[in-house]
Amino acid sequence: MIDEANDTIDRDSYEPAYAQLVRILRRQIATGVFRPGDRLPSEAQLCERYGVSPMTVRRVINILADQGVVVAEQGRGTFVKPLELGTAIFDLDRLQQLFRDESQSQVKLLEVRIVPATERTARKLAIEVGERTIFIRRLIFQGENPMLLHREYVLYDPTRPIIEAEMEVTSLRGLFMGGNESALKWGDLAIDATVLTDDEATLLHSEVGAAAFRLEHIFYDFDNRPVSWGWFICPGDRLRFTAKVGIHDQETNNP
Amino acid sequence: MIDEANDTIDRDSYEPAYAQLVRILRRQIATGVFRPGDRLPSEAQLCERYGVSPMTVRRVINILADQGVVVAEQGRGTFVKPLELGTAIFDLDRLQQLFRDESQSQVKLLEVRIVPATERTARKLAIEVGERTIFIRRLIFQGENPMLLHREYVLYDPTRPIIEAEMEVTSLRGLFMGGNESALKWGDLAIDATVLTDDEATLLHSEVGAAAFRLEHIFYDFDNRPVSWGWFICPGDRLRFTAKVGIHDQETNNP
DNA sequence: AAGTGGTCTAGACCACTAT
DNA sequence: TAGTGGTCTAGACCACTTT
Repeated sequence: MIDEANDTIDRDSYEPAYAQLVRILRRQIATGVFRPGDRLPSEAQLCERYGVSPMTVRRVINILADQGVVVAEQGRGTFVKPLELGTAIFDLDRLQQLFRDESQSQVKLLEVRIVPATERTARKLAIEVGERTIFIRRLIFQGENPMLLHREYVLYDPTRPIIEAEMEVTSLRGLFMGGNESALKWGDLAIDATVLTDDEATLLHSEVGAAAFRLEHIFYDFDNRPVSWGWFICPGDRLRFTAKVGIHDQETNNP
Repeated sequence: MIDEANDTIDRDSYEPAYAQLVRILRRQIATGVFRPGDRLPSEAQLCERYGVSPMTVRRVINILADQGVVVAEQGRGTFVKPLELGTAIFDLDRLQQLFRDESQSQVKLLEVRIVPATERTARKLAIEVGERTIFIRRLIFQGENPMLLHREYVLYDPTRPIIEAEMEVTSLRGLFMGGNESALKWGDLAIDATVLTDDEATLLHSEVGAAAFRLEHIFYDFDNRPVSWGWFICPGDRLRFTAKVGIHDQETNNP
């Protein structure tokens, strides 16, 4: 099982020593040399075995711990973690693709109004009931086909006359792609399952009662104030969220 | 804006220097001292400014880069990244809760059969059409209420007579919680939106046509062979996937 | 007391980018 | 050429756990 070529660090390689050791240990775990619950060799032993300094071994252990492959316990040792499904990193690529380049996608503005906040809107945007918000309804196309229906309530701030820009396509793109001028800092996302209503089905060229995703979002500014609450509706047959859990042999560490 | 207490490293604190510096820089980015696209001070400058060694600064930068807050470019500098939605870490807590302790949840076995693989099953499990698989149908309760309907095709391996154990409740729990004896290494997940069929609605005490999640899974063993393909059906009003994107002030780095 | 992980230093050398 | 990030060393000291 132990292969010299796959079990030593090649100092002439372009691959850094720490990355090689990460790969070696991950492989040993993946192939069952170390099973979940097993204790890894101590850091001192790894130093000697692979001929690297303590700092390098520590870095390797930290990377493996960050990846959720092992867990280090002070004074006891480093142990292989079992597969857990507590969290999963989901890919939003297909969603992001819609906003990547203008040629692939188009945004059609359906409605823009200034409306007083209802109780629900006020709660989501942390404002008073009756305060002014900008309600926007958009339809996002991929090529010829409508993909997403977007409803959004944006904080109406008379001191910042950004209303015009906010309604533009570029605003939505900036939301998803980021940008140097973006004032958005972070956001909450939630995925619900729902079915299309009458008007949603008409706009999206689908059928009433068809399965759909509801992707709710709240975005916050640098002062932690919510600036935008809304949700996307997407027919279930046009979108899918995928994730990988556990240990894969792929993926590097520091992109 | 610059506050001495929040801008220096306290060597007497229990919080390690690197963690303090991560917090300081994140705060400066979050409050807009450094905006997306801005270049951070060079590592040498940070060393002098905060009185730490190069290795410590490098560690801090690596952590921020791993968190997606900055991106380091060799020879150019370290730059603040804009908010992106490329990936989002979704919480599967509520799903995992179902399998955490026996008192909260129960599993009722509805059906167990040995069936030859159809074309679709064969493709998913990387076997030949007609090979034997174990088809399992389960209903998972939270307290008194049915929460999930599970359909699963498990590889039938006559050399490993694990069939009995595979059907047990503990098998499902081991799947989600991991365990020292688990042979599972990793898995693919996918979330679809769907609507309940007739029998699904009956079993789940819901209504036909109600919105629902379909959580498909494939689990693999240490030899990268798929051992289980199946999916959970959950009414949309009983489950929700949430995530945070961008920079939050919370969360530590090395749990 | 011995062994473990956790943090940190004060440099070194290299590769890359800008000027 | 100067400045940047990227890697790595060979230790040090500390906190914690086990024996």
